[in-house]
Amino acid sequence: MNIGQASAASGVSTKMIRYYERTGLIKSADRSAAGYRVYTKSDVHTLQFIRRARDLGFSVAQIEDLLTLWNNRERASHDVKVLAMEHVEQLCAKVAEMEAMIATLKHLAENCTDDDRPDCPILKDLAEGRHGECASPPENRFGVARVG
Amino acid sequence: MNIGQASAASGVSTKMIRYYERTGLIKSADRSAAGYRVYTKSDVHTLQFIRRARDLGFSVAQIEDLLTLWNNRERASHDVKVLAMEHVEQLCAKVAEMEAMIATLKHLAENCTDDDRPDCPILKDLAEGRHGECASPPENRFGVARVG
DNA sequence: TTACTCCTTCCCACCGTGGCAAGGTCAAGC
DNA sequence: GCTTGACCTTGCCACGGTGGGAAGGAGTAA
Repeated sequence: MNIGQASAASGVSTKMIRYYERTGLIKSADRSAAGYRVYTKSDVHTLQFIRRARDLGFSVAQIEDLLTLWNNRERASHDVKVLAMEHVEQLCAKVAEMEAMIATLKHLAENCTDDDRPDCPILKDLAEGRHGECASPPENRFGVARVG
Repeated sequence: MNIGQASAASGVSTKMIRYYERTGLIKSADRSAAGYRVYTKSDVHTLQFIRRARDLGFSVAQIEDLLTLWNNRERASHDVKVLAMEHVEQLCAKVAEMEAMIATLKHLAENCTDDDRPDCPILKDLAEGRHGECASPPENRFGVARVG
């Protein structure tokens, strides 16, 4: 199987397959006489694994660890879980950050007259830096995500 | 005021000040006889504006628009609000994506025996791609963010 | 003068992805 | 055989935003 077919079968672009090879995430593919990369079903399986892990937001570095565990029959499921939960923590931290931004912005926007006058609490906040005082109280924070 | 002082006063690193100048986000600073960049209080104010906008997650491109509106006395507060709410939409979309990832991962992790045995639903999912079937039902989705 | 801090420009790195260009290969059709 | 078109190869450039560091000039204080 050539790279194009492996790409179509795995959902990983040819660019990224070459990139993963170059950076050592996957082993170098065998080559045909003409120098074309040749892939097996097993290689495609690995690529699909990578693709799904990317879809779940794992970084390439984390995927390296996941692949190692995947290929290790002696692995402990505990180790996988730790890795996954660390990733969940990172995601949660980012979500919390973004929710704080959303809350602040929505609060500012609510106080905006939203018309053709120039006065605007959003710009005022950016210019004067009051948003420590202005941010929504914590009990409103989790209402925000429902909107997006 | 030299770049170091402007940086300290605004919270924007000297690296980034030069970068913003180079890319045209801020106007080129005047120079001293020796070629040092010279900043006024007004410049620092602009840098603070940029800094706060970055803290709220606006991209540099969006900040360009915000600065234009800020400098335009004819602006309509409506236009600012539109910009801000577009940004909120983007943030919400990303939050939703990440929450979906979190929900899937937590669901998989819950079913993990979390011990020294190799069998692991997380790796199994990545290898076999069941997570369409496995993801938490939507009504559980928003429980996730509370944990992080 | 020396020593130290600050400034200048320039290049490199990250991460993951895409685009483009120049050239080789392969299979199908004429 | 030859042409065409799809596919492959490598290599370079770009994005966004940030930091690191080198090499050299400028300012300041002892």
